[in-house]
Amino acid sequence: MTKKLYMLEEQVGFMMRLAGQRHSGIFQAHAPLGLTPAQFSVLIKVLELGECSQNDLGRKTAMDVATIKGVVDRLRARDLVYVKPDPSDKRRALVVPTEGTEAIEQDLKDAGHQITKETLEPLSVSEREMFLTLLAKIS
Amino acid sequence: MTKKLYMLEEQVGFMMRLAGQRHSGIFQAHAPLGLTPAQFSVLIKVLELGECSQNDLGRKTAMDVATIKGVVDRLRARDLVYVKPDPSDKRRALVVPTEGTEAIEQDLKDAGHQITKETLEPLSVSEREMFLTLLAKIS
DNA sequence: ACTATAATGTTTGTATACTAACAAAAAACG
DNA sequence: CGTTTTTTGTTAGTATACAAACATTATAGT
Repeated sequence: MTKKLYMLEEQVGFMMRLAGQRHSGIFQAHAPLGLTPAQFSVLIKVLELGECSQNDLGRKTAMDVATIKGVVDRLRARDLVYVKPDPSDKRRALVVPTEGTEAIEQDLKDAGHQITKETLEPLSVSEREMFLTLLAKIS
Repeated sequence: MTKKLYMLEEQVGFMMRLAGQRHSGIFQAHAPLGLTPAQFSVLIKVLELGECSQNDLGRKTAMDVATIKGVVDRLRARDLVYVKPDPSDKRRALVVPTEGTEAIEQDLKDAGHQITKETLEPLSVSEREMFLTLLAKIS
């Protein structure tokens, strides 16, 4: 039996990192206000949900508690969200989108669609569907 | 015409991040010495190439110059690689695997195969092939 | 040979991403 | 009612990841 080789370039993890790098470049080229993917996700979510707690936002965007804190802090520093106390829970602070954020909601979503479209550009329509299906399975 | 919705959970970037998180968990469960994916990649590459410059290593593992520097520094601190001057180029320092690293080469590769296998476990054999093919296309 | 350009490695700064440990408050439960 | 467990949000520490600016050294082109 021949010895099994290990080709770094053929491993899923490595390839996913490469695809992520390409996507990241596309993202940067289209994201309004120079938003990062994490910041973008949080804004989209808070626009969708309205007021919600920081940790809740973290769960919905698949971010760690420590990670979401930094993201929300930076969004607050840029006046894209603000925070107000939750009357029914003294621990919580509700995260709310600002008017400025609500004003660019459509821009954000348009950019998001464009980013996804460009990322999947190398694939045919049926390949895109297949790719997303398989990607969902390994998530 | 109906308004086009934006579903964060259906965007490629978001889904790739989720898949990356799952893969990361699998990686941590199997990587020898608690190596990170970046450190693992660099060790595999330097074992494959033998002596090579830091920047070269970065290109081969798809890492930024600033990123590869940190990774190599940490590998040096852990005695997994060492560095020696390049006689033909005073700018360069050649990165070389230590004996300890050479001793665990097969362990590293076995772990790598296991990590890839487990990550792709939810897919059938033909789906795995298809997924990797599509992933390569969007890299 | 000289000069413009490129490559190597470093440093600084910002932004994820996650672990671990912690305090305060709420919820669950006997 | 009181205790145990959870939940929420912080803080500290480590490790990518990349942009930008820099000094040193090579290389290319004239």
